[in-house]
Amino acid sequence: MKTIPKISETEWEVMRVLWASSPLSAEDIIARLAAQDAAWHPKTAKTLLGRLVKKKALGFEKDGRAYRYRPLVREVDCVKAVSDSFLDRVFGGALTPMLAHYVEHKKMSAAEIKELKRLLDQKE
Amino acid sequence: MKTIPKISETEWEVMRVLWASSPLSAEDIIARLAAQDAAWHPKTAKTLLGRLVKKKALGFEKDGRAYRYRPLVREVDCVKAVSDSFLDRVFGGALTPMLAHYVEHKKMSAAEIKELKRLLDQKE
DNA sequence: CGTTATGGATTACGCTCGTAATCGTTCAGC
DNA sequence: GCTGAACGATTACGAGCGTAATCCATAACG
Repeated sequence: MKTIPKISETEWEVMRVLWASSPLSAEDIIARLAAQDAAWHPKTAKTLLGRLVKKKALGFEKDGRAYRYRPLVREVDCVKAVSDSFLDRVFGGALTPMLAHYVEHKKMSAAEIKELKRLLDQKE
Repeated sequence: MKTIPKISETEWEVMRVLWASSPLSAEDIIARLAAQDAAWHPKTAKTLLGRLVKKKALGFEKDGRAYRYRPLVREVDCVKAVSDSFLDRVFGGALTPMLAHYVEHKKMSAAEIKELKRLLDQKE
C-alpha cells in the first residue's frame, strides 16, 4: 500500500482536473481550472503544480520545454484517505451518523435515493 | 446565521469533548482527551483551548482561578459547514458519489444498513 | 506565611498553505 | 541571429497549525 501524500484544499482542484483527464500541459490545466472558477491565477496554479510534483502526487514527462503532467496517485486512494480522516475527525469514526447527516441535510432526487438503496441492497 | 469559525483538525477533538458535555474545566477536558488518546499533552490542549476561545468557538465562565469552558457554536452548524466543504473539495459537490463511496468502501452492519434505508424511505 | 503547584497567557518554532512575483532559460517569430 | 514571450524553478510572505515550553499570578498545602 503506497503512502498517500497529503493534498491541500486548492491542490485537490488541480488533482481533480488531472484525474479527469491526463496527461495535460500546465496551460491546459490552467485553462480547465479557469473554466470552472475564473478567479484562478496562472502563477498560483503553477506553484501548486510544482508542489504536487515535489510531494509526488504528480509526475510529468518533458514535451519540449514544457511538461505534461499526470497523477502518480489514484483518485480512489486519495478519496479513501481523506474520507476516512474526515469521518474520524468530524464524526469520531461513526459511519452511520455521518451518512445520516447528509441524507437528512442535503437535497436528493428520487433517482438518487433509489440508487443509494440499490447499493445498500447489494451490500447485504 | 452566525459565522462559523474555522476549526482545525486537532481542535475538532477538543470541540467534540465539549459538545458531548459542557461546561468543563480544562483539567476535565484534558482528562477526557487523554482517555481516548494517551498521546495528548496537557500543554497542547491548553494552547488549543486558548485558540478556540480567541476564535470564539468556545466561551468560558470563571470559577475561581480556573475557567469552565463551553461551546459558543453548535455542533450541527460546524458539521454542516465542514461537511459541505468536504463534499465540494473531494467530490466536486456531488452527493451521491460521495455516499456511494462510503457505502462501497466501509463495513456496515445489517442494522446500520437497515437504519440508513429507513432514513432514505423517510426522505421520499 | 512562605513555597510550590497549578491555571491561564504569552512566546516559540518549523511546516504547510494560499497567493503570487521574480529569475533564468529556451523556443519561436521576425 | 536577436528579442521577446513563455516555461518551469526559485523566492516571498503572512496566516494558521501542531506541538510545546516559559512566564506570571494565585491558590493550596504545609
